[in-house]
Amino acid sequence: MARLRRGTAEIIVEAELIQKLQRARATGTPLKVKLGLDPTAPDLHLGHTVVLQKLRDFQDLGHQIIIIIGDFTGMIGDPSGRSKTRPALTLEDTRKNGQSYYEQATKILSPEHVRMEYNSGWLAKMNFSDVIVLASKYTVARMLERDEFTQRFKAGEPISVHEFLYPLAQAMDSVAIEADIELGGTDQKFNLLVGRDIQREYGLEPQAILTMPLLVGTDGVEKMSKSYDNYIGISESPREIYGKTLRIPDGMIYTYFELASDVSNAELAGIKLQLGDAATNPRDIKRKLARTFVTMYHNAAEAEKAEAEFDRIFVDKDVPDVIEEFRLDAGMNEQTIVGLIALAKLASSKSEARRLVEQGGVSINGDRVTDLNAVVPSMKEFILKVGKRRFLKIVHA
RNA sequence: GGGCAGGUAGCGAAGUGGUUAAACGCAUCAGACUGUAAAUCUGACGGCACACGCCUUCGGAGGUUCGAAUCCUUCCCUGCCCA
Repeated sequence: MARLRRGTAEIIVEAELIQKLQRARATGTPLKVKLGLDPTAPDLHLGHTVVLQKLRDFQDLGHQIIIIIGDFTGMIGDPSGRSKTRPALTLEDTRKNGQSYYEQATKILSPEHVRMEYNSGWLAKMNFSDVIVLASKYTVARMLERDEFTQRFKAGEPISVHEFLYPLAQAMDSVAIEADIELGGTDQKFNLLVGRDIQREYGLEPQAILTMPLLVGTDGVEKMSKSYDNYIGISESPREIYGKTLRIPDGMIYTYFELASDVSNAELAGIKLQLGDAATNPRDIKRKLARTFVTMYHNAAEAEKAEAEFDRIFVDKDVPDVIEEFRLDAGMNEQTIVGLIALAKLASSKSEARRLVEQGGVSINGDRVTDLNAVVPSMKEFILKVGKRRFLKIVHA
């Protein structure tokens, strides 16, 4: 139980959870632990791993993990929040993303005792009367209790009727699989609670709920999310994971260790002490964090390599070990450096490339390019550096 | 169905006929500093052009005008109030 409790934001209702666990042990029946995922973004990042690692805890205790891919809801396109209507996904997209999720999730979960379900399996079968019956089981007042709705309502922002259907659809997932426990981020609390109520309405024992804190992104402000571009993806290269980790604000080092790393409780306590000790440079602990992440999603050797490479590029101001090549074929006779930067997609436009040169952000083989009209050197190959960390080896064909 | 208020660049938000590619803030990018941290400072921040400049943009489509984000018509969208 101590293990399950670690890192959680809230357990609803703890007594019920304990009861379920005891019953499972007594009867030898594993509990069904549910996690719902949105099928839109197929790249898992550290934020997702917070909850996945908690699932892993349940898995290690012998329980059944059920991952629900929200393909049905995804196909409709959820305009929730203030974001624009998401593009409706095709069936193939959702399957592909689901499969991709599975592959990534099993970097944390062991593949046994993981079941994946697509919620179109039951939601697509509901007809309009089913929906009415479902909708009749919840009131508008209770819907408006949801913080996000309340805020938007007060702020005079639009709330579409079908947004009320989302929590209900998600609740139906819990009904369909007869979930014993559902995990989610704290932002999911409302939806998870609706799941309990609806399960009860359909004659089931309400699921227990575990919410996990939302991991703040690398900007230190917003929650980690692809749309804020403040994420560290678990499928990213060692170099990216290492570099991004080292760029997080110092104040978040501990939280990242606590929520996203696999260090033991004892280690965690040690880290806390070190961070509070003025004699310790937070950088060193952050380096450890970065190595930990690379090791988790790649391996220890890669972590060492990433660190060495990082030092070479940013501490010694040298060039990376491996640089992507860009072949300059005869067909594309770009004469100016500015043109080349745009052509090689190191900048989104020539204007931007020009700006970068003007601002001293471009160098060739380590020499800063200051002339807007500089031409591409004739040497067989050279290293083009744009900005802080965009390198490209230019090779003449 | 009626009345009112709105829709401006990634976001927020000014601008109500002419130095307005569009103030300001945030975000972003580059440079300095550093631990590629934070904070701070400097600069940039639609596209094309070495540059004079040209082109595209202020919900969509038309129109008035020498000239429109700014005026008119119409359509779409959003919020509030009344029914």
